[in-house]
Amino acid sequence: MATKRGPKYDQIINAAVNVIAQNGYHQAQVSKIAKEAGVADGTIYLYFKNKEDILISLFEEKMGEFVDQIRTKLLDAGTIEEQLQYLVEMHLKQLAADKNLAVVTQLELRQSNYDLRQRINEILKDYLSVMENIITKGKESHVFAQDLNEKLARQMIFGTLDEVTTNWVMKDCKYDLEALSKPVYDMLLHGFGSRVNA
Amino acid sequence: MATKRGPKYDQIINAAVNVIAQNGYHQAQVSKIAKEAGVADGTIYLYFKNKEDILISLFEEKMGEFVDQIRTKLLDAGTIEEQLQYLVEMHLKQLAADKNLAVVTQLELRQSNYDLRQRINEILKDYLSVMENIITKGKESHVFAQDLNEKLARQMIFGTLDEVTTNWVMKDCKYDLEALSKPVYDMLLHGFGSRVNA
Amino acid sequence: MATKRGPKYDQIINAAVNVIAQNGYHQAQVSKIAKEAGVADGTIYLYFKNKEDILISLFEEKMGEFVDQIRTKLLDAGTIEEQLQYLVEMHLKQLAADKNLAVVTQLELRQSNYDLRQRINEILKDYLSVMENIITKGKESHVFAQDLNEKLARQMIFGTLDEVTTNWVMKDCKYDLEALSKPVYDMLLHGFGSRVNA
Amino acid sequence: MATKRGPKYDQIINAAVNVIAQNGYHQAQVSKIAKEAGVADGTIYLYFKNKEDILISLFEEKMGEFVDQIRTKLLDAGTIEEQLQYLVEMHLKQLAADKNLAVVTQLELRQSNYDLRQRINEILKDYLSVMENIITKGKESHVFAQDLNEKLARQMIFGTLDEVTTNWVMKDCKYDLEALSKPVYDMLLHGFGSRVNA
DNA sequence: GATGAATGAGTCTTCATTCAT
DNA sequence: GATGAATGAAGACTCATTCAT
Repeated sequence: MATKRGPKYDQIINAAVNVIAQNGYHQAQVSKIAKEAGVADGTIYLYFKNKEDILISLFEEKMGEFVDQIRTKLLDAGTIEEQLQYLVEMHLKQLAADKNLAVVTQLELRQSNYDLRQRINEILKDYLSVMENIITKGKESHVFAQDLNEKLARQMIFGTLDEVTTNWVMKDCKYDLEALSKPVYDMLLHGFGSRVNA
Repeated sequence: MATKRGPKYDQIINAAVNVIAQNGYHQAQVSKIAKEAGVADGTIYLYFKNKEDILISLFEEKMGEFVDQIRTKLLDAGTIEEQLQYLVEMHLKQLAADKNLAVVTQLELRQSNYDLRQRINEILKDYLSVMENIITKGKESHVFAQDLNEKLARQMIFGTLDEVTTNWVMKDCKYDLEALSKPVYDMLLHGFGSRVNA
Repeated sequence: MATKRGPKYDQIINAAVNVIAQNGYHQAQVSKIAKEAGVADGTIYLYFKNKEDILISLFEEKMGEFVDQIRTKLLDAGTIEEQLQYLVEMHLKQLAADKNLAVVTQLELRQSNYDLRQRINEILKDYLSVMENIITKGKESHVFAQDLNEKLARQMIFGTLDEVTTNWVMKDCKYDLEALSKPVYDMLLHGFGSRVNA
Repeated sequence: MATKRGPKYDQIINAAVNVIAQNGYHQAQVSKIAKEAGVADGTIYLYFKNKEDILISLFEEKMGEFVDQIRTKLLDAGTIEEQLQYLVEMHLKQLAADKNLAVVTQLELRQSNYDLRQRINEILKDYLSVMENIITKGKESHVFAQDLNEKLARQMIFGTLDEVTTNWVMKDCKYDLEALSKPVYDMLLHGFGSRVNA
């Protein structure tokens, strides 16, 4: 049975990220991950229940760090506007910082089957609640529109950040992703409308 | 060789949509599609080069109709605001109208391999250019902000619509997707900001 | 049922030789032969029972002409030595004259299955009997050794001519095959032994 | 990757010989070979790259033993005549000793495609060089005719032995192949000519 | 006689997982 | 705990042949 945690647990997770980023999801065989991690094929199964468990754990681990970083940064934020700005910034900054991970989460892991993606969505919920929290507080403090649909607003934030990052990855990460934080933040806050009187 | 078009061409495409929607991408064997279409396995290969070609053609056909519908509707639109509104409306309306197709485009087809998704992105470009056209004209007519980044704005529109639709599909299409057109349009035009003075 | 003979019978046979020579045995589909012959796939089956029947008929036709040519030439031969010499000459001469046919009989047709090759051997018997006739008469006239094993001698003639021709075909017919008639004839008549006192 | 050699490597090779001999080349499925060898289908691929690799390796292994046996025997040969005699003897003796192998090499393997046969010809070269060596030395020692064409002579030896063996296999190995060594040797050395004064 | 669209049986190979050592 | 050899299920595609027109 999968005895999570151990010296080799992280080795295997990181090996999985590299193998998937370099070979693609469908060419990321367990034996390849084992080799990259420097362990035997069978050893994988001492730490993970099955292949899917590697991928879920990978997402869990990396997403955990991802959200923790953002939460920490948000503690410094005074206003709602700053919170939204920091969230956008941190989202793009962190993915820009680890391109292999970005390739895996934006492209490769989406080739997983329906079940795995359901599990990934479960893990994402923690992150989505951070977004919803900002939205709720934004409405309470009258910074955001009173008729703002919270769920839709959350989908707009996530959908936009996701699409922006995916486009960057598909352009081989050639331009500065982090630099897009400001305009993205502006669009989320003010939309496309003319800001003549803003 | 694939002799596209014929009475059975559409049968096969539609069979593929149903089989994928009901069984999932990885359980959509060619033999299952053939059976659903009421033809022999070999007949598939008189109309399509290989399995991937069925999926690409499926996307091409359906996306073609999709964009045509939107283009037609936009002809009636006077103002830029109406154009944006109609685009959002038609996008959600059309996917709401064919739930099997929505499942296939929002969930199943994304499990395809890198190459197939590249091909799909090529086909999407036509749709994305419709969006960019609205944004450009919106800036020219000073309805949209002059400093609006056109590429990012397009990514925001598409990312938001995509995320909204995907969430709807993952909730088993239980609620009224089309009804979200107005709030989504509002958010795209005005953002989250309070509209006290709007 | 196969209504042998007709204006298109020969067209199809010759198309088969060309298609097999240019594409190889395993790439010589019925539809390709039909196209080369300028007829519809189904038309093939008005003249031949099945694909195997095309190949057998091909061999039958071409082998018939082949043996007739040799028989005619042998009528001019006075001595046994001349008969053996003419047989070797004509064998190599005729295959050298039609390289496509040589490729088909020496290389491609040998990839056929056991049954087809049994049928081909039946057809070959007529040719082999020509050889055996020379050997028998050679022994009767004391030109050949009295203890010569007739069957083995026939196998030596055929095996040698076949190997010589196959080697020539595998070297892309680059050298003059017919020029080898004399040394081959000499070896068959006198063997490898020194001819100091011959 | 094919990790050649191991306890099961030979099992699989020998199973392939039996399966091909008993079922014919085109009915020798990998699963049938695996079953005969007493291993799982997948195990085949731990030892061989693909099906073709089994057949090439089979030929390589068996041909290697074949040539080694002949080379060893030739070491005992004093004269050129003895060398030629031993080569003929060993060739026929070894094929007579393993009828299944004879069926495979004389009949079934020839149904392989062009590429495989090219590979087989490469392996054969080693054997052909043994023959050429005898011929060259035979000319140097004036045992063979000075005007003997070495390449043609080699083709005569191989063509004759091959045809003799194939005829024997096609007659279901019903007679004594080895007993033909002497007359075949005689024909190669002296040809068909009358030996009145020999 | 001629057509050619339709049929459908048949097989090699991969790779996640196990378990004896 | 660690190993890695062995397992075996599963699916896309080809092409000889038919038969309605």
